[in-house]
Amino acid sequence: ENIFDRSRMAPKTPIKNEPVDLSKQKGCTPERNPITPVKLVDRPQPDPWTPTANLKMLVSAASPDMRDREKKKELFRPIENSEQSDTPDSLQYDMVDDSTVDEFEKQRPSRKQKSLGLLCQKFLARYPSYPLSTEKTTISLDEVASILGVERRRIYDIVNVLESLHLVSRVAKNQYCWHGRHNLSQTLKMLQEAGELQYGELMTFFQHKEQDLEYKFGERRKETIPDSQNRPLLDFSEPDCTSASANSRKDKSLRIMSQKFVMLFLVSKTKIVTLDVAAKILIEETQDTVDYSKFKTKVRRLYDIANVLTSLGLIKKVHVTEERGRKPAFKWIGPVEFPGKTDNPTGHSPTSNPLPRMQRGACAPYQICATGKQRFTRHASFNNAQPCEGTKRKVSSEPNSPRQERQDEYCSKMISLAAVCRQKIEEDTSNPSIASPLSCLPVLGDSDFCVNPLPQAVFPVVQADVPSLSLPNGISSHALHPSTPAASKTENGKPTLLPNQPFLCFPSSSLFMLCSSLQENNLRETLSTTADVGNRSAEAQAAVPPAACQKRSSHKCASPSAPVDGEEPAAKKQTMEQSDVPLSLVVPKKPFESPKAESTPGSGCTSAAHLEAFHLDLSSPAAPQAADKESTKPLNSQEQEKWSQNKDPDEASSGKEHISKENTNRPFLPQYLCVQPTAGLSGFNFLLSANQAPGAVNLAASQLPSLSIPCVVVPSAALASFPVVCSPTITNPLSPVPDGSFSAATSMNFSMSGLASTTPVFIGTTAVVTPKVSPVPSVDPQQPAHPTLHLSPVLARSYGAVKLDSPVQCMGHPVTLLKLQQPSSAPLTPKSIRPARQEAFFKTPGSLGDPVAWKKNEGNQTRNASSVQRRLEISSTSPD
DNA sequence: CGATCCCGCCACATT
DNA sequence: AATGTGGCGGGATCG
Repeated sequence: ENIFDRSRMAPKTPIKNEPVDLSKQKGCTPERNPITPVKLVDRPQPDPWTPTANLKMLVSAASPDMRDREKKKELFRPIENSEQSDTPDSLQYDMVDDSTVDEFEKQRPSRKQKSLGLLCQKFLARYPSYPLSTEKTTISLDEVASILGVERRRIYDIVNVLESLHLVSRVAKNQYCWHGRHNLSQTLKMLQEAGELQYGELMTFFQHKEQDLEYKFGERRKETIPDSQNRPLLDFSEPDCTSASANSRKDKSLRIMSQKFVMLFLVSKTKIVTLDVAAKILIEETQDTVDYSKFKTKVRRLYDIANVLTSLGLIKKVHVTEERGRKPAFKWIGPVEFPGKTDNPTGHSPTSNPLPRMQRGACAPYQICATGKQRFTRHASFNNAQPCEGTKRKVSSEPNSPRQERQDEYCSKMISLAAVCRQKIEEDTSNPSIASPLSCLPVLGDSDFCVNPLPQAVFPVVQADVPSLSLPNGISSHALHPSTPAASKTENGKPTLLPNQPFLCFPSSSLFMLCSSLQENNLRETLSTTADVGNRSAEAQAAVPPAACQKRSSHKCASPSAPVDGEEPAAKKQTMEQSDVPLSLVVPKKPFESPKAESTPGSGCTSAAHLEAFHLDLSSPAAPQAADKESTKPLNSQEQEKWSQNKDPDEASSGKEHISKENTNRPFLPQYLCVQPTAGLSGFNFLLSANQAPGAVNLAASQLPSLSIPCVVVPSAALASFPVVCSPTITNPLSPVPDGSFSAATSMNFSMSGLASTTPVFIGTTAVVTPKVSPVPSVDPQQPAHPTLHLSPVLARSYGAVKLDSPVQCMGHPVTLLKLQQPSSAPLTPKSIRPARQEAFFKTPGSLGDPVAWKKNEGNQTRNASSVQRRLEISSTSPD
């Protein structure tokens, strides 16, 4: 366009410019050449020259901005010309006069011209990609700004991103040192490693946790801990090395964001990261309260970063068309493998700089750390903990204690996961419409569903408690290294992972989610809290909660004995019921709106957290429909089909059928619950954790009923795995089920594609399976109404293993689907629920509760432990 | 109308 | 206090 403009404008513009030049030449030329543009000086333009000039002057007088623009244009020209078509200039003489007018008009074209990406290109053009080691180029921000004709502020945007990749480093006040790309690969490598750790950790972390839990905290924790320590280093530690100063500074969230953003790509299998996901992930990390506005802001920043990265040729914009619709995304087109360089940190030649060398590699990336205040030492933190950005504004943020940090981190991780899940979900669910009904929430629009992991609950506790706990090394190591999210491979993780892996089934249609494990202790709390929530919701709508409870039926499919609902401990159930909320939450999309707030600190928080964790929003419109239809129905394959159909007109049906079949086939189910969405919710669904005793689990599931979603199941473990799941949604007709290939771990990226819309998929933490059959419908003969399957944990595990192997289909798996009955009558809840959820929705852990609360939780190691234990127990207990 | 993202206010950091 | 940095988000522009 620019070009066009030029061409078009060219006549004028050039003219104008030229004329200007003539008159003004002084100013212009100088600027271009050297550097300093002295705007001020130039402007003064004293002389009235030509008539035109006068006009200009007038104009300029009228709007200073105009002047600036003009200048800018001039400045740009050279560049632009060089870049693209230069030609235009030549034409020009046409109308000078008009030009003036035009100018005004012309000026505009600029939006693109002014784009950060273009600016960045110009910026980069000024420096050699691979400068001689010897030469050191310093960059004067002012100078560059003037040369490029932009405000300094813009230069900061560029430089900050470049700095995050170590292409430049700040040496002094307004001075940066250009390093070029020599170290880029190293940096990327580091980031990749760090990314794996961080994000991978999340994944792994969860797993570990679970596992650990299962296994026991103590042991592992120790091990893990160390890791964590190291990690921290990664995160920030370096900074010190490099430039303490830098670190000290504020947050530099932009840099951190940039690094994280890059990490996401590097960790991602697909190398494609959607903005919303990235934003979500980043948000969480950053902090707590996430609200819609924050989300938007994050996205904005990501665009800024993306523009720079695009200019660097590292990413390119693409659109991911998912079921839900297409989303803006970026694909990594930079190097993926980092050759040996890896090593070296040392190497960085060029710079004298400070780039940090990372100890591990990881660290390097983040130099920055903490927000101004304290940098935490990040011992523990997995992530970088990001400094909370908020510091400024939010301020008050206290220095976090290490723990908190951890927690936060965890939380953030969780969040991330959640985000991921959410995405998927969103994608899947795309239909928002429905969901909303209730909610007051503003509409998010599609994207908004969120799922939030409960980080808090889980994490905090764990963390706190566990500090020692941290993942066991061995395990962790496995997990970690694999980096990828664990999930995908069954093998590795298997042992660890497998055990509890959760699986998810996705019906083609829609959604699902989540998981968290409840922990006993936590549960209580949560329950109570949740209960509260539930109550609330219940109150609101009365119906829901109970309904949910009912739904849940989980029993083992396969296992004969499958414990049916009854099995569950009553108490839990009850609690569960009440609590159910926690597990599944559906959040309407727009939680944002809702004031985050609810969060009361303390218990509230926890509850909130839980909620968040789970929320899913499915607001997909379709879902609702489905729900309605189904609501009462038991899940039948048919019904499902309908859903699918409904949802997906196209594809769905077939898949569903399969499912049903499958279900029948399957022997038994693992613990997971599947909930189908029957009722009216918009479509969500959920799941629950299996962890609990089977019974418990079931309960949960039942509780969830509100969700309409087709189904999902997740064992608690699942949480860990987190992965998310995606539902294949509808929209894609595409992929038939894929092989299990997509790893959960990757969750982030993980594309739905793999999943066939129709086929349900199960995901284990480690492995994903797609069952051919649809579990849902048939599920249990036993309980049509509430089909639930239980698998003994053990079985499940085995399962997992198995599955892993044959990711493909569930076939063997016992998955069962339960239908929840939904009370047709009341739509559940989502609406009712919402309120609470909404709040929860974006909150991050921090926001959720007060830190204190968390800590408390932590304090209660019990929870964590408990959760773990539970799991263990469960497994042990499993009815088999 | 949603996706992009320019622009620059303004807070915080540094000098 | 002046100046450097950079978060942030309003609202314009693009597609």
